[in-house]
Amino acid sequence: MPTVADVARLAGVGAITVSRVVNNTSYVSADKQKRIREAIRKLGYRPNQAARVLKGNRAKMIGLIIPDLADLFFGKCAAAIEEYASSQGYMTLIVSSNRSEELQKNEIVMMMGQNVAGLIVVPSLPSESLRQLSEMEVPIVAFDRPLEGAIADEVVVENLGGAQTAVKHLIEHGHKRIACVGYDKTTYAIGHRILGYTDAMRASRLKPEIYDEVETLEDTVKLVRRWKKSQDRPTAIFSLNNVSTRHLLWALREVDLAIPQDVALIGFDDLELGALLSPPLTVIRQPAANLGVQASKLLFERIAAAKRPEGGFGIKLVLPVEFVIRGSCGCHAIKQGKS
Amino acid sequence: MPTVADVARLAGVGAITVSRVVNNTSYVSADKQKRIREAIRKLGYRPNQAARVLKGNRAKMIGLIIPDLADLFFGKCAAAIEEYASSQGYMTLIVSSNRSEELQKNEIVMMMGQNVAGLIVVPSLPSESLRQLSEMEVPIVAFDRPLEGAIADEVVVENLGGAQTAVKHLIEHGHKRIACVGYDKTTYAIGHRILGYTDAMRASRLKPEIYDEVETLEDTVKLVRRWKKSQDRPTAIFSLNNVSTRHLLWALREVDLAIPQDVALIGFDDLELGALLSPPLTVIRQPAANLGVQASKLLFERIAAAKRPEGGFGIKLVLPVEFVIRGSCGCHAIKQGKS
DNA sequence: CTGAAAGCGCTTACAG
DNA sequence: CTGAAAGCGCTTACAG
Repeated sequence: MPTVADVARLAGVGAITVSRVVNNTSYVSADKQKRIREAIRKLGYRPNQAARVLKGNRAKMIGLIIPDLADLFFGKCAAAIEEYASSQGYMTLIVSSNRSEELQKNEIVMMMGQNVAGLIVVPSLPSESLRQLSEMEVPIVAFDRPLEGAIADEVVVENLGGAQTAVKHLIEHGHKRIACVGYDKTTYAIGHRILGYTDAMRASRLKPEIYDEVETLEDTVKLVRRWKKSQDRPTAIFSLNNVSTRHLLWALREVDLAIPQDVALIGFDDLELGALLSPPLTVIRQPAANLGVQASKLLFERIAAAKRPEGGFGIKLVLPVEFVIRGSCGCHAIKQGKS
Repeated sequence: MPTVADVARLAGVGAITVSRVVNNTSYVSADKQKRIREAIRKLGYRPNQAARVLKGNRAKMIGLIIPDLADLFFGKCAAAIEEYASSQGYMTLIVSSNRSEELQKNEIVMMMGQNVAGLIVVPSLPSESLRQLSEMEVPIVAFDRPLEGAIADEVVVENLGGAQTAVKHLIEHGHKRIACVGYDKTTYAIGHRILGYTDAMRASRLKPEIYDEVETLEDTVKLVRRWKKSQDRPTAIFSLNNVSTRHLLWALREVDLAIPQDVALIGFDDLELGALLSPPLTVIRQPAANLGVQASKLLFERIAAAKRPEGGFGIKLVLPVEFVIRGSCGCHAIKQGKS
């Protein structure tokens, strides 16, 4: 592999001048510039990244700390982020955060050791690990959830408003008893969805019925079975996320409760085949790819500006969700468009 | 950040001895070892990765070149790979390969520039770019498809046998006219699935009907509509992948052909909600996570051995697929298990 | 079993 | 506008 010295020799200049041309750090006479570029091309010179980083520069990499790539929502986000980073000449270093706190801390340290230029993170970490992040001197963008205790930009989704919209829609269908089902209530997103639900119910003077610790399929079946046996049960469900929605679909079929005749259903977050179910699923859709793009944009603006948010505060971006009415809410799916 | 020199000073030894303890390169007396470890702990010393790489060592990173993280199949593979790498103390550098050839070449060069310790790649690249990969002196594992022209280990799925199983099953249901629908026939996996289909048809003296350029939803609707109008049409479909299956489900509903009464359907690769459709979808399921695990294992064995496959050949691993019989093939779904 | 010194390839004050 | 020299933090023959 050729080095700056090789290029300098061939071009008949000093190594420093080569560095200046490569990094565009200061003016170099047109003549030398041309000779250097030619030498670079001829030799196939590529700057050694390790050497640059050793000198204190940041690597041309961003770090992405995300719960689970096998979750389609996060997969879409990650794909968008990777693509954006790539367009800026950066690679993406990925770390899953769905592991033990001990492992997570270790991995964050490793990432710091790679001298990434910036970090996009879905904060699912306990506060201890977070502190480490805030100590890094690189820009951080939190996404899907805010990163408490750190100076970071943030892009989230309209969780509260989305939930309100869904629940109001069920109320307009005439439902009085609407259950809210899910888990992970301490999570920012879920917390806000519950808030939206509660708010919409209260506004119509209906009593909230929250089941916020229904995590496994078994839990879900148990809950639904209890409903089936009793005459006195909710006639509609607002599901707090993807996984809960899937479990509910299973459970409702298992105990033979028809959607939307016996119970109407609206889920937060779309499912891949949601439109092909019978009835097709009504959902609040999150703009996964756009979430990734916006987070990337914020991050690269900070990287370009080479500084943390001013005044100690970051930008907060709240992206709108989309209400996709199909059949499971009780509306007749007159014509099914492409999902 | 403390350096080896700091640790050496505190422990009262030479820097080289610190290095030996950190990297476990050769024996160090128990006494010094203890003092060094203590100093490391006290100082919170972390080896500077950039410096190690600059000295010619490989980074504690593997590269993953994969078509699309937003595709659930690849997302699951990536998640498994990232987890395995992490368990070995390695981070994962991800590059999407669903871009122009020019960009891809650029990204491969960048990855090489990071001195990754190994590479897991889904070869969707034109041969030109492949050559670059084979020139790298790190172990490579090709997955999902072989990497022609490079010395690499390889883990793929039983495409041919899986397709045969599916098609034979349709034949046992009494179907004489079974269409094979999809696109990307030049791809290894799809090519082999078509081979399996053709083989099974021939073995039963049935005439293959292959539609291997049906890529978009529009194409699919057009094809299915033609069938609907004609009396003379296939009574069963073998779908070559995920996307085609989704398009077929849409199209069949659109033109009002009932599954499995009008046409039976079996798809290669499962869909997330496949079991919840009406009728539930019969599929050949690929072991996505295991594919990732096996590929990782092979890679880390090579990394540990620090050499390319011997004799110029790599290991080839063919993983079995699973035939998941649900309803769309025409079988009665007596009891639906958890998908 | 242990250590001093050189060097990986780059960038950066400093001097001209 | 340009360059020589030092140094980032590590590892590695080499010598003892």
